[in-house]
Amino acid sequence: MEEGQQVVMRFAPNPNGPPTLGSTRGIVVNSEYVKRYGGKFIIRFDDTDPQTKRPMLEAYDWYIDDCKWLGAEPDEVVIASDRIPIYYEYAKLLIEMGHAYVCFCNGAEFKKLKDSKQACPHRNTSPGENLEKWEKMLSGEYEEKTAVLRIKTDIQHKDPALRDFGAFRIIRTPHPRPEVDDKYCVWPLLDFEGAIEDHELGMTHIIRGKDLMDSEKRQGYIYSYLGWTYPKTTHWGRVKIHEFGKFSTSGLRHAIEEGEYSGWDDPRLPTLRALRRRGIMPEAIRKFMIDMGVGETDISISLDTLYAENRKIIDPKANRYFFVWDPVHIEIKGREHCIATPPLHPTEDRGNREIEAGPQLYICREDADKLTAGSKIRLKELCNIEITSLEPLQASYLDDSIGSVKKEKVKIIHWAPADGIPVTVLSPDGEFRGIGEKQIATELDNVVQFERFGFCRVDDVGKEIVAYYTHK
RNA sequence: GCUCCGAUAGUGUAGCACGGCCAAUCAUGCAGGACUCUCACUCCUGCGACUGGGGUUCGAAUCCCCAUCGGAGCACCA
Repeated sequence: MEEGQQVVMRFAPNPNGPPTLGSTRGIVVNSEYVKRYGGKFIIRFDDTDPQTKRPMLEAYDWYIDDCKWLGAEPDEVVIASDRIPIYYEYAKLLIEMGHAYVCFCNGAEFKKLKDSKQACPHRNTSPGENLEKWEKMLSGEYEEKTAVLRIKTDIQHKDPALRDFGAFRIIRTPHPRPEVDDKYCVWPLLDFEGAIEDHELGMTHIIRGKDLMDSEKRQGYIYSYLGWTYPKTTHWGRVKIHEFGKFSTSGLRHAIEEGEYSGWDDPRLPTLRALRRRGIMPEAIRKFMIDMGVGETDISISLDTLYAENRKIIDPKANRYFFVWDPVHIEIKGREHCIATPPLHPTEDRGNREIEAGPQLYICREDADKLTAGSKIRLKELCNIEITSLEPLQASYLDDSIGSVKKEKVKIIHWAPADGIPVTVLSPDGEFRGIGEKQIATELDNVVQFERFGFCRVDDVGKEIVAYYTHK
């Protein structure tokens, strides 16, 4: 990238669902360049398809919200469906110049001709006549699918993808935005809308997916007809995330409607809202995306890298608590009531928590399963015990000293008091239910670490704790 | 079918536009160890790659060609 030049870049989603990890690359990478070089970051909603990829009203705010959360607050917000008249003007201009024509072929017919490098019968219509037909299109005289405005390129071009492409089509479905609704029945297609907007908004650079490489070549025709210079472009390859595989916004939407997921922030989903709810920090996501670079290679990446990034950020901040999943009751004979005071954090000096402990406790089943009568074990920050019975699980109190434990390398496990608070952890791999220490209730919205379990974000602290699993 | 793009360790990435400083960087992962009243954190050590074949050159990860593999476009989707 050049020195000392101000940059104008954009992120242009169709708000037909919330931002996902896929969209995030566009947000982070583009905004990062603007941060580094100075300039303007624009979010432009390419919401010009009221039908097939129908925008979702709530999603506009979701995008802006998630951009802010990611530290990529846009300097300007543009909504394409507000700017249809601009596109009409340029369409008219191009028709007058003889670079666009109204085509009445049906899709299959046109494709056949195009594939054999044949011009369709409408290609040679005079600008004047095209103008009339264009007006008719706009005034609603034609039915859906009967007419389309095409941009002339080179019908003989060796790359079929670049031969005369569609610029506007007729859609009678009203737009979901109430301010637009049924105002228009002629809608621009991406290559046209994007071409005009990128120029109108003064874009200097565009970084987007490789799938839009041909877009640049198609739009190049419009740019040269209008005497414009195309922004500098860079492309990135296809990204596949191991944990999520292939997904599409419409597919997710369907699954949510079917009740397969609890909503757009279901912890199993690759949406930003879900990751946020799980306690993934925006800085971690930014770093993850930036380290990925902008190579054209198709990549298949694991979330482990994101988790490692996130762990570095949250580990010093997350207070530690005991959460016993799949709990098993254990009785400690000879143990008085007392208050255990484990530190909130092992290395950061942040004080201690208090847990009232009596003879009745819970431990994890997976720990209990490893016990045999006579085994010695240390209850972390509490005391040492010796198992006396497995069914029911009982133990006798030995002592409190930690010294012997270290010397003898006795296994240390965590525990929860009998009167602890119920905890449910929602994770991508399912739910974990158990008992935790009551003080977890003071951590609403915070990411904590359940010792020997993993990091979680405390989502609700009513009668029971609901936490979303972050990662190990 | 036509067209376009890409290919460095398990994964991601640096290096490639201006060939030698690359027996190839960094991160993550994995293995071993230290530390630790967590299976977290931290620290140490180790593992591991230029897709293949030709060519150009004194010299190629870097340039050229072919092959293979991967991806994308050819929508009245974005």
